[in-house]
Amino acid sequence: MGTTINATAASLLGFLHDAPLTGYALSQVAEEALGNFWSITRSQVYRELSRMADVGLVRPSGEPGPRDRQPYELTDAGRQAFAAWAADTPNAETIRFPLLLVLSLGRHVDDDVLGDHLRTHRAEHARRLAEYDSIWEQLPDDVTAEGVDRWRVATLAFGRRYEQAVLGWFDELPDLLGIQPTNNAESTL
Amino acid sequence: MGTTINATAASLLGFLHDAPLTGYALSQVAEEALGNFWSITRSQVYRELSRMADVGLVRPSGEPGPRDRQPYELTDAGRQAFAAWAADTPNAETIRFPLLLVLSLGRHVDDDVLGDHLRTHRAEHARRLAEYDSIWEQLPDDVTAEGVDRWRVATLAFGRRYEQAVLGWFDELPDLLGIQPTNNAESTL
DNA sequence: TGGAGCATGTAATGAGTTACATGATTGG
DNA sequence: CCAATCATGTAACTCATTACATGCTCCA
Repeated sequence: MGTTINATAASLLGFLHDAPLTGYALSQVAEEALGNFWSITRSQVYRELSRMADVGLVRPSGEPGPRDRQPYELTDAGRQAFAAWAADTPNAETIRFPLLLVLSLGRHVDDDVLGDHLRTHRAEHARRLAEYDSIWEQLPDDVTAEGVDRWRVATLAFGRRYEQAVLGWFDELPDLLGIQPTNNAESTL
Repeated sequence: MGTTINATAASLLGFLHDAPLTGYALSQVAEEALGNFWSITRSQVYRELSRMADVGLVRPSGEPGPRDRQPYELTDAGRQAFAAWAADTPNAETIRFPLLLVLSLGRHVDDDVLGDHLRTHRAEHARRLAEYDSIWEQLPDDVTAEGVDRWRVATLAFGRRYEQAVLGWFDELPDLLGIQPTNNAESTL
């Protein structure tokens, strides 16, 4: 019976397929690979790493560096555990959207307060979309070409769709709520 | 200094604005009001409820029923704590999307396995969108009319935008990944 | 050469999920 | 009236976040 692991641990195993990495490095890779749609903190990384070392899914690789800096590498069991995890159909996503929560309780909240929140959040989402777009534009025209990481492109595409949807929603809100347009639509660009 | 509360507790206070409710009832209201974008389990409800009772944000109201069934009502401090929470600008949403995680590690995952996952998830999202749409269509034409809960409309609108975006993404994936279209697009309807 | 700021890890706390226990209800 | 099912609550566990501690590095 192979060891069962959670998604967080699995992601680490995934990253270790390419090269041995230390905990700190792993947390950076994770951040940059998935940032907004699967965040992992350093604490989690170290916890999962040491658990996995205990059950033999990873093992120390090479010299410890300064501090307790220690690269880990995949074991065969680790590779197997990763494959098993990947084969399992992934759970549905969970979304926790505090703004939506406040909004749904809107009848007990001051209108101005809500308006503020909406403006702030809209701006933030516009920022993110702009960020994704600028990465997108630096991709080669043929996105299926050699040397392009298709998987990164796919997740980036999700990010753009998501942010576009959210912005569209912000902009239809005034109509739905029957209130003044509070969105600073010009800040989209 | 008013007591600081978290979003989960705050949502309960929100629901209690309308009427006293028991823990079980609260968990049902929460589920139906926000389901997919802010889920709360019964365990959380009871925990927050008893914490809040301890610090005087809610208090037992009326007779305990069979079992330990006990309705709670808002206190003034509770009302205040809610308002304070609502006034604070809400945190950014967090999204944990296991499918996206697998996909981003796609280069270490079998193509067929990925294809399966994509198909399964696409179907589920199509189902959800259909569900939202059918609720949407039962709304009166003038959504700002009396008797319509604007706040519910607003969150529902978000749900639709979100699911539309996700489906759009699924359908562009084959192009991006340069693989066979695995999406059963006809199951959209 | 020392101290400001970054790198790296750990510990404490809080939030969320799963599994369980037992009381109520109701159709056969 | 009993067995199946639903209602209601609790406890144990896992996961995630925040706050903290201390080691390194580098340039003024």
